[in-house]
Amino acid sequence: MDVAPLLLNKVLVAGAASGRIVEVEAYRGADDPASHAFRGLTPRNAVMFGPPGHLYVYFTYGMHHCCNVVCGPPGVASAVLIRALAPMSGLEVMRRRRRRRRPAGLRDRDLCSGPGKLCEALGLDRSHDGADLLSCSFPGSGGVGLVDDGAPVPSGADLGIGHRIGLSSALATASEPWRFFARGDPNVSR
DNA sequence: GGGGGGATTCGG
DNA sequence: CGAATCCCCCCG
Repeated sequence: MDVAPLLLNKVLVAGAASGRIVEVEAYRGADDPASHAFRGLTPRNAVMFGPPGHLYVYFTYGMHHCCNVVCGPPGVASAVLIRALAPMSGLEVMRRRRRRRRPAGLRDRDLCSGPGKLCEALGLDRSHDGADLLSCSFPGSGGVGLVDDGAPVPSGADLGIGHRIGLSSALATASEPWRFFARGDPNVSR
């Protein structure tokens, strides 16, 4: 989707931890069979149908959380999955959280280089589903927010574009070029 | 009420 | 490459 790459280089903040967004994927609604919203509104995906600028967090594989930024107007499901961050602050708390599941050999690039990893590093779970990312009460007490610190959106050779990861290839939209990343950043997944 | 599958991760 | 591990949702 058009706004998805605009999230690149914005800063996602959760309490003392923050990171620069270096990889995203766009998901749509009724026209995207890979989207959780494809079959309409359910209790789980309700936030996707709400106003933009809110966080949609889901639980998957019995153990991982993934987070999205809702990007469509109310009533139109649209979300951008945050797939990777370049850690900026709170590295110690990130390491502490990530070591619970990955006790040994944890490098900085292992903290936030995947959608499940970054939620674990930031401490995000279903309790953050629906959080308003743009309410300017700047996080100091466990709040979550999205910040534009002026870093330019990657363009030209710095903007990577590809198909979305982890989808069944049978899905009609699986090969759409809806994954965007900061080319060359070591935190980009896979 | 049952069952299949999942926007993942890690270790072997 | 397979297990872990549980929630969600469609279908009967």
